[in-house]
Amino acid sequence: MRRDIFQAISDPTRRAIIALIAVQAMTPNALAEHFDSTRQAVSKHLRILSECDLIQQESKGREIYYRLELDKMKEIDTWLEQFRQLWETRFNQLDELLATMKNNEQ
Amino acid sequence: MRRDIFQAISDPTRRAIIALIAVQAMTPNALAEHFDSTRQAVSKHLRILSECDLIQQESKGREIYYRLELDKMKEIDTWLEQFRQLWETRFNQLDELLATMKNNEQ
DNA sequence: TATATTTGCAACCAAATGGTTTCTTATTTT
DNA sequence: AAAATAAGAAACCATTTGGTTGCAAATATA
Repeated sequence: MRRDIFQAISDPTRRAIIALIAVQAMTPNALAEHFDSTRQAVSKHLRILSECDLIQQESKGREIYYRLELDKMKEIDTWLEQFRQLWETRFNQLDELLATMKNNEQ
Repeated sequence: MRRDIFQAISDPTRRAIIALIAVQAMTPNALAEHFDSTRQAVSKHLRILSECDLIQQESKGREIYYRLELDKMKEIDTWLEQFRQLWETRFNQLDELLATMKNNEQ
């Protein structure tokens, strides 16, 4: 069973869960209120997010609060880095082109 | 059938394809040489990437060159933005804490 | 022109996915 | 102590996924 951060964020419900608990830690029940599906479905999503360390849980009595592991989110950013370099290069090339055109005007 | 950029990058083979054609446009055959699976499997991945506009194709005789649509990649960056703000806020809070500690030393 | 190459498409298949319902355990509340 | 609440686990199910093989169409080469 593949279990990585990219597979984790591929599901829209999981992305919504991530966005919700990014603001503040929440319990499965509280999360489930935001969706049409059952609490169990949300719990399954939480398990998947846990399995790739995107979230951490903290028990408080019979409740379990889930919070986002921001450092793990950075891994997506790290992967994007290689492409960010490319699109910034393109920007630079555009800058150079514009500079050349301006020079030629003179 | 869900077809969005997050689902597209959830597959490791597709991420590898993206990384390859980010450097230079490639044909399905050339791409398939980099993987264990068949050319048809790679073609299916290309179709999925096409369907969410992550790649563009350019015909050259009987060959078809696929190239990455960098602008579309930025959409992932845009989604990450909300969390980047959070982890930068945490950094700022750490900065403030360190500043306060230094002040108290005096 | 006949043959080889490049590609997409359709049919098929096993495994994974996302959901459900049911059940058990642990903790509160009455 | 009894009832209610929160949550995880298991069994089940329809759909999606990622792969395969076989085939047809278009283009290049002999």
